[in-house]
Amino acid sequence: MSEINRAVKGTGDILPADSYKWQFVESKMLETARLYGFKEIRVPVFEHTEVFLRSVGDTTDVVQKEMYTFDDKGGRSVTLRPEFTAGVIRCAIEKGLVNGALPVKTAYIGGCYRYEKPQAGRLREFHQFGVECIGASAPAADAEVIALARQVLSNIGIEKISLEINSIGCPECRKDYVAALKDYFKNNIDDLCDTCKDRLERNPMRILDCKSPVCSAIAAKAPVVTDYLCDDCREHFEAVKRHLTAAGIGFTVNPHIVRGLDYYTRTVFEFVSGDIGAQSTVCGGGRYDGLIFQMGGPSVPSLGFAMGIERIMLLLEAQGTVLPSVRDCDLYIAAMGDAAQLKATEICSALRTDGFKAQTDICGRGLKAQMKYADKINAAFSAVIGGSELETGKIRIKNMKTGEETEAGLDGVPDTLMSLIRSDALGDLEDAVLGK
RNA sequence: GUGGAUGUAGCUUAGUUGGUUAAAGCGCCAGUUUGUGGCACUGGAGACCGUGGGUUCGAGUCCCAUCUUCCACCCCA
Repeated sequence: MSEINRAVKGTGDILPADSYKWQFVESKMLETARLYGFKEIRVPVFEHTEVFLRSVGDTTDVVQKEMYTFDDKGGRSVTLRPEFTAGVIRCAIEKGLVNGALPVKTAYIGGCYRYEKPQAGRLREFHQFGVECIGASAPAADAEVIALARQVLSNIGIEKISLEINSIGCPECRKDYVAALKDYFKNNIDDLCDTCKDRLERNPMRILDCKSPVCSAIAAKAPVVTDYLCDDCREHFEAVKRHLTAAGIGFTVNPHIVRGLDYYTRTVFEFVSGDIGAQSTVCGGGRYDGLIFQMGGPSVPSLGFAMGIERIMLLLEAQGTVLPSVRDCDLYIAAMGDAAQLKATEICSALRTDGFKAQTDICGRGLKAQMKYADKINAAFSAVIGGSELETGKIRIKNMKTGEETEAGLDGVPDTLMSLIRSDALGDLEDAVLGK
């Protein structure tokens, strides 16, 4: 296969046969978000590179080695978004949302770009759904955002998944904790794996997450974040847990949860599944109280989460979930001869105006081939137009499942089809048809 | 970036110790007395065997390089 006909490494296509799954999942996501008052926001695919440097953090892997950064023709350095939060916050500051009525509740869906080595659940172009809740400091906000994530997952049919939460404190108490952590690991430095030795200075909290048996044994005895929280952070975390319990949401506290982006404070959480390979985090998020100020806006506390849609798809696949399919064709009209073909075009046009899914032959095929095609696309009904139909002005509409035929006048096809669909209760009716 | 596996028609695969025109199933197209789909039968199209080198009289089969895909590390959703 020549390069021109090959998708770029780490990118994928969603084929016509599968797009209904994405449409189902994405509409459930936005629909559920609306139940909590979160409205969709759309921000650019690329931003000034500075936006990500300042928010995600210039020491993170995402910024240091994974961004698609380039100079545009005007000499500006721009970057394809590796995540959404930075762009949404930039927008909220620029458009003055942060100065209006708070909280501002936003939801988003779209592609993100990271130059990584692809593997299961990890692509260079991937899609995220997420929310940002801007201007809410109370523990109830943390619980509400987590509850929203939980409900999104269950509304698309995912129940077998676990929620893990943690608090990494505010910059004040985290300073003490990180110092204690470094001391502890320095005493064990000879036993740590090479990557963890490297992590010790750069990001010591990551060592808690290491999969090497030796490191995780050492990490098991390491100081625990929650023991170092200041009074405010501790009380906040306790209240979040109470609210989650009140909302009926099960969770486990995992003091080893660490988020990789610099802007997180206090509450962090992940929804993880063991069914989709090594990239087991389906949803990750937390609070970022300092971010807006850090990006040049007012001091407004906020929080949010993001879900990887490809990982959700993987999970649905692994669970064997069957998503509701939609009917692609209500009526297929097979035509024989030029005059009949014209009439078929006319009838299809009338049907489509009324909101029916109607198709006819556009390949110049014979009758038998047209019927085969009608079968292939799963048409609910079919009809044949030829010389005799044009003469009598009558046409027979055939139920493709039962083979049963119903006679209709050539001009009354939409009405007859409507009553056939109603009486046969075939389901999958579109709003346009039901509204008629 | 590091490691392991992989690559033959649209898809899933066969291809014997290197030896003629590279097979099959599914799918696609067309037919099986020219006005009806699903089943069956018949026929057809479709592969520069990932790419580029090398060894050889001869390479889908062996060697090297490179790319893709997959899996893990790392990192994250």
